Order: sequence, then C-alpha cells, then structure tokens
Amino acid sequence: MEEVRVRFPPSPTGYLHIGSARTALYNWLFARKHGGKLVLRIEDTDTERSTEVSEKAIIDGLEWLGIDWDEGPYRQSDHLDEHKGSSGRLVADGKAYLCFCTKEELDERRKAAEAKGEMFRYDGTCRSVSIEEREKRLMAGDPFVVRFKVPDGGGSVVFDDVVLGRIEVSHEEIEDFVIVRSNGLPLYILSNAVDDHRDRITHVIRGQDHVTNTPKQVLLYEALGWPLPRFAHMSLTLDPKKAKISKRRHGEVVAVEWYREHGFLPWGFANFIALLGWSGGDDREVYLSREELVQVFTLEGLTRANAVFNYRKGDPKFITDPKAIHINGEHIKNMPLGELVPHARAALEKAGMWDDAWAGAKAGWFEKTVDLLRQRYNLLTDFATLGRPYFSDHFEMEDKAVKKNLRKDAALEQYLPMLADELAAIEPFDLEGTEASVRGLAERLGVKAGLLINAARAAVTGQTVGPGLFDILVILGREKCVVRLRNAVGFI
RNA sequence: GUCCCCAUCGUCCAGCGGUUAGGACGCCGGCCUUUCAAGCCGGUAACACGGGUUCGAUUCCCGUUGGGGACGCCA
Repeated sequence: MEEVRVRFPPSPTGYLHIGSARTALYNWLFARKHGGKLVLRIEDTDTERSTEVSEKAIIDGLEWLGIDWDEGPYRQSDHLDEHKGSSGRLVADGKAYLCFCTKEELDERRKAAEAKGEMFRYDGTCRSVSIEEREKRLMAGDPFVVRFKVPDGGGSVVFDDVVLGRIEVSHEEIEDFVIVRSNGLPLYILSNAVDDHRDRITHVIRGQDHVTNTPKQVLLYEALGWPLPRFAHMSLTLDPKKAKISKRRHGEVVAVEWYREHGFLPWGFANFIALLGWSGGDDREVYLSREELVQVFTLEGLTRANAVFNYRKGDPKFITDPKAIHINGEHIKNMPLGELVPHARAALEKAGMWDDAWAGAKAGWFEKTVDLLRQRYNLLTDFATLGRPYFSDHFEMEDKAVKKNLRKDAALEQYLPMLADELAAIEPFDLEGTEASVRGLAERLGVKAGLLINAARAAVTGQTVGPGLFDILVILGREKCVVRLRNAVGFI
C-alpha cells in the first residue's frame, strides 16, 4: 500500500489559531494512524503579509501542542521556479493563456456587475489573442497575467470528497482563473497544487473554505497530467453567532497561545479541539494519551456540519468554552501524576511561588500535594491561585470563609487556640491523630465537629472549599497549622 | 445575487428504516453533612418545515426555510 503523506501548509500571517490547530491536529492524527508522514510547508508567497514572527508563533504553537512533523518546514517561496515552470508548460500546451486585461478595467467591470447584483466572471476575452498580437504586446512590454483555460462545452469537474461525498461542478461555473500575477509570481491555487504534487501528498485534509477552489485544482492536476490526491474537507469552527472565528473579532481566546497562558495542558486542549467536529463513533470524549486518540481516529469520523466554539465573551465563570475547561480538568484529574507534576511546577514558577526544595528534599511532599489538589482543579493556573495557601504563607483570607466559618460562633476565638495547642502536642501528627484531636475537642466542648472542622479549614487555607480537613492539616504540617490557627483569631 | 456545503437538546457529539432518540458540557435539584468550584444520584432540554418512498421514517429522495462557505493579480 502507498505511504500516506499529508501536509499542514499555514500561511505565516498571524498566530496559530484554533481552526488551524484543528487542521494540523487532524492531519497529524491521520499521519500517525497510518504510519505516514506529515509535511510542514510554510506558504509564504504572500510577501505583503508574511512575517517571520508569525512563522515562529505558528511553529511554537504546533510544538506546544505536541504536533510534530516528519518533513519541513519547507517554504513555498523556495519553489517559485517550479511553479512558474508548471505555468509555462500549461501555456505551451495551450491549456493556459496570457491575459492582457488590466486589473483596473477588470475591477471596474466587477464593480459594475456587482451594482447590478450579479457576479462578475472573466469572459475569456484574451483567449482569442492571436500569437502575433501576443508577441507584439510582449515586445511592447504590456503587463499580463496567466489564466487557466477552463474547458468549454457542457462538461463538469467531479471529485469524491472523503467527508462530503461526490461533488460536481460544471465548467460553466468556473471562470478562467489567474494562476500567475502580472508581476510574474504564481498564485496559491497553482503553487499549492504544484507543491502537493512534488511533496507526493496523498490526502489533502483542509477546511471546507477550500471546497470551491478544489475543482480548479482538480483541473490543474488533470491538465498537468498528475494523479489526484484524496480530498477531505473538514467542517469549520464558528462562534456562537455562527461567524468564522477570528482574532480580530474574538481576541486572544482563539489563539492557541492563549490556552498555554491560561493553564491548559497541551494535550488536554488538543483533546478538546479534536472533539470540535470529530467523533470516534461512540460516546467517548476523554483521551488521556495521544496514542489512544491516534488509535481510534478516522477521517470518516469527521462531522459534515460546522461546529460552534461556545465561547461567551465576558463570562466571568467560563473564560472560554466550558467544555474545553472540563476536558482539561479531566486530564488534570486523571493523567499520570508524574506527568502532571512538571506542569504544576511550571505554573508555580510562573507565579513566582516555586521553591527548589520541592524538586529535591521535599519532592515527595510536592507530589502528594499536587495529587491531593488536582481532584478539584481544572486549570494548571489553579495551582497558583486556588492552591496558593498550600504553597505559600502569603495568602488571602477570603471574605466568605471569614464570615461563614470563622465568625459563625464567637467562641471560636477560644476554640481555635485550644485546637492549636492540641495539634502542637499530638503524636503522631497524621490523619488519624489530627482527626481524633479535632473530634475529641469538639466533644469535650459540646459542639458539632463540623463547626471546628470548617473553622479550621478557613483558618489554615482562608477558603471555604478544598480537600478534607485532615488531609489539609497533614499536608500543611504541624507548624503551619498551629501558627495559622492562632493567627485566625484576629479575623473573628 | 451565483455556485457549493450543512441541518438531532443552549453547545459538542452518537444514531446510519422499527430506540422510552443516547452521552458529554452547561443549567436545576437531591445525597454526602467535613466544606465544595469535589464526588455520587436525578431532572431540564432536540430530530427546522412540507411533500414523497416504505408496513414503518430522525434515518432514504425532492422541495422550502434557516445557517455556513466561496466568488481577489490573498492563502
């Protein structure tokens, strides 16, 4: 069987956004699934807009997501001669022709057509330019573009799309499209096809925004005598108002970079992205490892209908699609602890809360703490925000915790120091010991254990939520607990 | 406007002629009572409409409506 070869050809004109990342991911998945190759090709022929900064941003994004490629990055601009050569061949074969119509007059005709509510389509005026006239105008230095000569007659272009099925477009619907600009530079429609052929691409997996130029490229392949790759046009990702997502309209949330900054695990985010327009055919949604997804991935699982990226701007609770947050949480909760620890460390480092001892003498403690906390966290940043009381002595006493749990009973002013004294003395300071101590004190005091438990949680973490109190006490250790319990009196 | 594509809960998906139309997120409620932004349990909520085909349509066909995409000497 022929080797599967796919490609991801970003144009370096921005950052890596969700839609592109999804395209890259599906291509990567497909290549891995079939033991094929993924080619990264930078389509930088739009010199006006291409930038190196953008190229780097895109590559960084791919690397962060763990999408690696087998060949490249190639660069479209390195093959200009080849693109021009193909165009020359087409002209020589009479399958393309020189068009001397100027952009200005075409624009005018286009505008006129639009005014009448019609669509302008090039009428083939220059098809009839004689060889003599052509030479004359060439000698005169008249500017020209190269146009592909779409077959006349009642024929049509047909291709079978892996996700959309058979698509047929009649020749009449396709104008004689430009393949080389008047400045001599080839256009995407040509370059892209030439590059795909040279790179021996077997499957073109791209967004549905490309379906309309597929017939044109099919015509190009046929005219050049090249075998057709398989086409798979994946659905697009829209915003809740059904508009294509873009940085301009939606801001940073559509950039992959944003997710790295906001506590997403690379693969947790990739897992979410994969689900936007694809399903394994069952109800499974969480794929903790790349291998698991690779195994079940098929092009047939791609959805035909566009997917809405459910982001509500300005929602304080959900900074992005709630499902993205949930899936990330599933990964944090269930991934191998050893894989999570470095991510938790990075989050703390970024917040300036990291202590080198946690990678040395206290490595065991750090792991245990991460393991304890991850059960209720969804984002890596939670370790530095919600987790602050566990890693630092400088944390806020939440208003809610003070009011609800510390000021619940004025007597707590006496109880908390009493508890501190108890905990200072018990031996050993473990789960059983601390629990016996707290419950014992409550009993002697004649109060519900919950009163002391919730007050103690508020005292040592400043929060109303968190792990079970005795887990917290043991993780924090005797000294911190005693000190915080005593300090809490000041808040009552 | 023209061409192409699409159409199941608010959102993401399952379904591929006969199902009480399933799961997930979100939302609501309950349990746990050592809290919850944790966990468990439950609830809410969908086949766009109209014609066919068929014993039987969410499923197949046609149309309508709705949505999206493309219509550049951008990629």
